[in-house]
Amino acid sequence: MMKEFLKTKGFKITPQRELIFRSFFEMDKHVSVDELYDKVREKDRSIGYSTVWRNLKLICRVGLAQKVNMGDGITRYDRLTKVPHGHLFCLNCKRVVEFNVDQVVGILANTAVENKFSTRGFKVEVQGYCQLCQSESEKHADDEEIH
Amino acid sequence: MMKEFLKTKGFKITPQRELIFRSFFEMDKHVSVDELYDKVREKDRSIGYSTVWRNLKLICRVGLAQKVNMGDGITRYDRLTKVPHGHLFCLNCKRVVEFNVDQVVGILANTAVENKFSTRGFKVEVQGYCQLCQSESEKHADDEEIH
DNA sequence: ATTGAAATTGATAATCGTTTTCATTTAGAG
DNA sequence: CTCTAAATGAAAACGATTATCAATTTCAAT
Ligand SMILES: [Mn+2]
Ligand SMILES: [Mn+2]
Ligand SMILES: [Zn+2]
Ligand SMILES: [Zn+2]
Repeated sequence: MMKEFLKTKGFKITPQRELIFRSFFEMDKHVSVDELYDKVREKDRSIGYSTVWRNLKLICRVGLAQKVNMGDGITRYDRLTKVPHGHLFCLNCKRVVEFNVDQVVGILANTAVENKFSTRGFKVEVQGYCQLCQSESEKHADDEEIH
Repeated sequence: MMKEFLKTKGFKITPQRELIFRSFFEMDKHVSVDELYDKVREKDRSIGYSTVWRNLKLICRVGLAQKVNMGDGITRYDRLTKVPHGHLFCLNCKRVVEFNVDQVVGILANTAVENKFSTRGFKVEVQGYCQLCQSESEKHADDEEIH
């Protein structure tokens, strides 16, 4: 499991690291450093922010998660899923719904090949307002990252 | 043209504003504040950074451009195109190739409807390495925002 | 043309998320 | 147990973005 996996990769096991890893995988997807930090601190008030940050980076480095950036200034970390997926991102409440992108990725892969691009990943996002936030949609006519 | 357009929207015309707007539309797509600032300063060394930044925001507010965020920490501004487009983003040289996303957007629009989402925009990106940078692709196995 | 309110500017400072630094502690191989 | 490299935590540095504010400028109304 986790410990062995890290050891084989040459990383040491520390109580902090264990707690951070465990907490990350217990949480919802799309976790920010701050969110994880808060969660971790519920269990151990002595863990530093840098340690959380560094271990989140490590989780990415060993291929268990990926950064995602929805366009609000906050970097979130998404557990790696076997099949790629897209995000419906609510511009108001920031909630995220994931959806299957098999068909879309097929098209994109072709496009990449046509452009002699060596593909490393896809980002497929729909930005808008979830059902609950629909009424608020007039605000923010501008400024959002819609593309 | 530009002046009339801004006036009807209730904004004032200033020499700085004119220069900034003009420069933006003369430049390549996907311009950062800094890049635009440099360009503007070639013509007028007295214009402040804040003015460039605010006017770039204004360009977005009046619907002539949109923020884009490729995953390196820099916000860029993309001229609004009549038809939406996707981006092939080279993780090495940061170059961007645009491509048509009609088909993809069709699919995504359906997905959004199925999820009762009120759509405001799409983001379709393929990250990888352009033909020129293909050899360097081993570096950066982690850390990038691939999703 | 003059006036005056409101918008704009430019310098600067504040903010915010991220990343680095560094002295100290700890893990784990030998 | 010992030693070295890795990891930690506090703090500072960093870089991009955004806010503040006094001075200037635009432009609609006289
Ligand atoms: Mn996700
Ligand atoms: Mn573009
Ligand atoms: Zn919502
Ligand atoms: Zn390239």
